[in-house]
Amino acid sequence: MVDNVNQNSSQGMPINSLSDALQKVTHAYRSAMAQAIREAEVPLPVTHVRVLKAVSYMPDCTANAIAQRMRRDKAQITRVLNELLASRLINKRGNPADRRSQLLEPSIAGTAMMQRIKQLEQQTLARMTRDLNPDEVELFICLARRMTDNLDASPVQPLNSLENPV
Amino acid sequence: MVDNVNQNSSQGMPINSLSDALQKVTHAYRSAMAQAIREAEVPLPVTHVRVLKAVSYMPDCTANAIAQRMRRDKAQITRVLNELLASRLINKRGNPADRRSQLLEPSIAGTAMMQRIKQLEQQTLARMTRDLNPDEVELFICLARRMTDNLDASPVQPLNSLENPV
DNA sequence: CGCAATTGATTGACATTATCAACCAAGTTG
DNA sequence: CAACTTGGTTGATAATGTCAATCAATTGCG
Repeated sequence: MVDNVNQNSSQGMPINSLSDALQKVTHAYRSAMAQAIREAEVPLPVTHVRVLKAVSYMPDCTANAIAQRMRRDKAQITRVLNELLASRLINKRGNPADRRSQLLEPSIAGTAMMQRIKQLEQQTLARMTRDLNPDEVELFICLARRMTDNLDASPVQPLNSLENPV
Repeated sequence: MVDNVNQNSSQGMPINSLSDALQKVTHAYRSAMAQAIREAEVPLPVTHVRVLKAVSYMPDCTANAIAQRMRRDKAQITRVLNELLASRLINKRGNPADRRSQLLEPSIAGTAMMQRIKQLEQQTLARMTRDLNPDEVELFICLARRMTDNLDASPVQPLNSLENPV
C-alpha cells in the first residue's frame, strides 16, 4: 500500500506503484527459488545458479560474455566462476582464439546439477504463473523487455559510464 | 538473453525467459535509480529510499509495519531506520497505543528529500515506460502482483501435476 | 492478580550481492 | 617497438538479506 498512497498527479495512472510491484515480484521470486534450492539441498546461491545456467547454455562461453549478458560486474562473475570451479561444476578450457581467456563449460556434475535446477525453476515459475495463461506470461515478458531496453538505450550518460561501451 | 538459448521444450511458451526478463528489468531499474540518486547527490542507497518512502506515506508507521509491507527482515529495517534517524531524515514518536513501539514520520528534511526522490523516481519510471501506454503499465503491475501473490500464498506445492505441458 | 507466551524492536553474526579501482598478461594498432 | 585496448583477476568496501538471541512491553489465561 505504499503504492496506494502515491498521489500520482493528474492521471489515474498508478505509475509509481510500478517500482514497488517490480521489486516485490522479484524479491518473491528470488526468495522462492532460494527456498526451493535450499530444500532440494542444492548448495548454491541464486547467482551461482544463474551463472551456471549461462555457462550451460551459452556456446563458447567466456567470463566476459557472461558479465555482459547478465550486465553484472565482471569481478563478481570471476568470483562466482572460481567457486563453481572449486565445486567442480564447470571446466575451463584454453581459448584457442585468445590466450587471455578461457572457454567455460559445465562438467558432468554441472550438467546434472543444471537439470535439477531447471526442474526447480520450472516448478517455481509454474507456481508463480499458475493463474496466468501463456499469453499473459508472454505479454509480461514482452513488457519487461521493453522497459529494460528503454533504460538501457537511453542512459543518462553521466560522467563515468565507461562500463557499457555500447 | 540467457533466455534465448533455453530450448524450452515443445511449446511456444517461453516460460523460462520469465525469470531472466524479471531479473533484468529489476536490475536495470535499480541501476537507473541508483545512478539518478548518485547524480542528484542524494546520499542514500536504494533501500533507504524505499524505507523513507514507506515512512512518508504509511500512516501510523512502525518498524514492524514496514518490515511486513516490504516483506523484509525486520532486522534490516531497524538498521536502515537507525541510519535514517542518524541522518535526521525521520523522527520517532512514542506510540501511545504500545510503549514498545515508536511511530515513525519524516522530518522536515526527510519530507524535502522525499520530494526530490519522488522526482527522480518519476523521471526514471517515465524513461522506463516511455513507449508504453498507461494501460500497458497497469497491466504489467497487475500481472506482477498476481505473480507475487501466487508465490506468497502457496508454500511449496507438491511436485508433480504442477506443470502439465499445455 | 501472577505468570507464561507473544510481540515490537534491537543487536550480533554472517552470507550474498554489487561496485569500484588497480593490476597483469595477451592482443591490437600505429 | 610503444601506446593502447581487452579479458581476466584481485582487493576493498558498500549494500542487501537472513538467522538467532535478547530485552522490554503487552497479552492471555489460570
